[in-house]
Amino acid sequence: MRISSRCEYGLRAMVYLAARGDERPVPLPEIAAVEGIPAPFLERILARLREGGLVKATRGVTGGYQLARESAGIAVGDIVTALEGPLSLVGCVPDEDACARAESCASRVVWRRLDTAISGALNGITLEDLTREAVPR
Amino acid sequence: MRISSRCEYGLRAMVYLAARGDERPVPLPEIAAVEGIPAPFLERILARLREGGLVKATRGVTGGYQLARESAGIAVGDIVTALEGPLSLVGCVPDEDACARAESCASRVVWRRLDTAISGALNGITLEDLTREAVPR
DNA sequence: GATAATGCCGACCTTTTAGGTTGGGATTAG
DNA sequence: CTAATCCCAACCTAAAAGGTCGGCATTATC
Repeated sequence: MRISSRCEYGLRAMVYLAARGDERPVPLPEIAAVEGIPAPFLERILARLREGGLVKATRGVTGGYQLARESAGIAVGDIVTALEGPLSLVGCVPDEDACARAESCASRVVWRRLDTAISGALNGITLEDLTREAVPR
Repeated sequence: MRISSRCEYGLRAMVYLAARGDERPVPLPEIAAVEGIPAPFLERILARLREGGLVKATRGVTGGYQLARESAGIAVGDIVTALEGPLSLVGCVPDEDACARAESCASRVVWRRLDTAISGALNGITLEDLTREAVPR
């Protein structure tokens, strides 16, 4: 149970965009260079984030990426979900019928609780929160 | 970010052992049959749990597995840890120096918070809790 | 002491996922 | 027209997930 690099990179990129402000689009190569992320890989990550409606891109020579809405309206959970799909840990948590031997399944209690804990942690932080905390030390 | 079958099976097996009581060792084939887990796979899972000190095995014809200690003393977190290794989500959370660009890293705040949430959820439930909740419906 | 049920262990296998790379095309400001 | 950008499909490699197989060690029972 580990966070994928995709997620790590994706969050870093989003934080960078949030911190960078919304004046003009930020070109991908800049993000890649500053954050130390392989550019072609980042491209695919940003594609997912765009499909998820979290960033918007403008093409052309002064193009780049911007947050699709204000940073206070983007939770970390949104980012993870956009990158990894629905963040449920085990099939039977969302889908009641996934496991025939539900047998008042004790294990399920665990996964559901874990699910709640994770959602709570990720949906409770927005990009705005993160940029506020990021005071240089 | 998904729970591995190993973990799912492992927890189910442990719950089964806890529910089954400690009178005599429970043979692996029984667990496998009742829980619907491929026996050779379960064998390797139980090996890890034994190495982790969570179950003890007795060999020979009336042999089998038992919990190594009372069910109230085994948290779900112990099981997951025994099966998957330390449950930290991203390298830099336990290891401060893993990421040079710590730059008062905003992302890290997220992962650490997530880490805490997960640990809390998993270490806060013991096998005893689970067997108590498992009333047939 | 043979037998059969069990646990133990190392090697192997197949499929999926992670983590990328490559090459080319479409847009657009200067 | 050019150069910087985003867009996209295809491909690649290594590792992990999820098992399987075969054989050996132990031990209660007949």
